Amino acid sequence: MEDSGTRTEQVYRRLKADILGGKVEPGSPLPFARLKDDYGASMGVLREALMRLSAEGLTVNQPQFGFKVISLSIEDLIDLTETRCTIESMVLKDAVTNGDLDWETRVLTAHHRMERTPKFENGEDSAVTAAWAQAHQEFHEALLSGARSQRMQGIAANLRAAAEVYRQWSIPFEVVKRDVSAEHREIVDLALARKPDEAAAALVRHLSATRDLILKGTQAPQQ
Amino acid sequence: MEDSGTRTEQVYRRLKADILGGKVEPGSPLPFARLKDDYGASMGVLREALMRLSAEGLTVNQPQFGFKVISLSIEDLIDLTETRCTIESMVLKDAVTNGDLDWETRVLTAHHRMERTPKFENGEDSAVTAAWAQAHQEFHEALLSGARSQRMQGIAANLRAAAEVYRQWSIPFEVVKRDVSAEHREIVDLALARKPDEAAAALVRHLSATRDLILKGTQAPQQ
DNA sequence: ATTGATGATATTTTCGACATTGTTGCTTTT
DNA sequence: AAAAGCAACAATGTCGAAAATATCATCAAT
Repeated sequence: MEDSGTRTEQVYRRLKADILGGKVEPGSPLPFARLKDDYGASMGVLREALMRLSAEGLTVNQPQFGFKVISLSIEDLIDLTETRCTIESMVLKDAVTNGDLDWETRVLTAHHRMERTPKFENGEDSAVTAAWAQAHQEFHEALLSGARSQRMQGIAANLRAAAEVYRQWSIPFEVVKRDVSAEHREIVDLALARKPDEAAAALVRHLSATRDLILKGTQAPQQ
Repeated sequence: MEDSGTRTEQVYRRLKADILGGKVEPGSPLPFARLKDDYGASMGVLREALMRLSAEGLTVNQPQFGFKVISLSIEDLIDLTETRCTIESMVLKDAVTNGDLDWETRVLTAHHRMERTPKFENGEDSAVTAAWAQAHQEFHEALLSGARSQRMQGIAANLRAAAEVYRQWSIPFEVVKRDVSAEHREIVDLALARKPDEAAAALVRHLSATRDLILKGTQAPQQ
């Protein structure tokens, strides 16, 4: 893991990873004083990094109140999932229809990589490994990477990042029996078989299943 | 014209106006030294202003290379318009189907407001007034405000902001005969008549017409 | 003469100091 | 006890200097 790029870039990445990794609680404030100590950066770079995260929707900025991590709510989860289903299935159809050979190989390698990455730590019981989360992210990204519209892919990436926060905070409930691997394989197979509608349908099922799992867990409020 | 607000705010507005007004060439770099002289502000102020512009997509920030004005490209315009057509028509259909009475009044008032706002300055010939641009923005926002998905509305707002840059550049060509007012009225009528598909189709025509106008203008590169 | 290294110059990035403003919660006064 | 005022805290705005980095011109070696 190298610390390349400008200081702002480093702080931005660490902060994003911490939010996505569940290190900071959703809705919790991010006071500059604490961040300054934790990340060892000046207010200027922190401000810049936070601004970028806010643009992505991972944090929100209330003027004079500073920044805080996005708050999770059931309504938003439902809205988010529906939006993802709409956008991602649309982009996936495009990718399946127009993706070239490079896309196919990207999908295959990303899938293979994810399959070969251990999902859980040996001693750990609840948290997926950061490596797997990364691979999972890249798999979904690769899936859509064959689509023509760059903007659509960007939108999908942002939505997925927001969904990742939900996923992180619902992990205790993901251990229930669910063959995620099979779901992924189904999507890959249908995509490479060039069946746009069926692949999109499989993706929608995949996303909906995740949502339902989180909703079930949220019945008994965590914390 | 008063210089209200903070220094950053002033610089931000002037810079934005200069970019949108075509005073700086698309793709050209914005070195701090020059900006410092031109706008009489410190680097911190300039940095903050440029950051905000980058968040809006008017400038881009290559690390270690500074900021530059975005380069307009035909491909991006086409991609952007297609994405907008897809997203906005989807959201509009939702709004027309599910919008309540409040939504109807919002649409009507926003439309009326825009109609009553003078589009061009008296003496001026090329630039639409800031007030009209604002009203136009709020009209489109009101149109979609009846939809259920907050996320979708946010995405649509972002896309519209990105398109605004192109729209500003197309102004010299907008003087050609085109009854924008009629297009708007058509959308309003169909929306309030609760005809989702026809309203969406009218919106798509509206967006496409703008794109074609810009494309036509870009054939013979201005200036 | 071309290529590669070296150093001067220019530009960006980062930082800390300080003033200003808005917010919170406590104290004081009626 | 309620309202007004006050004090402490946190975010924001502002500036210029110092550090990091890129660009460019010069010079030496093959």
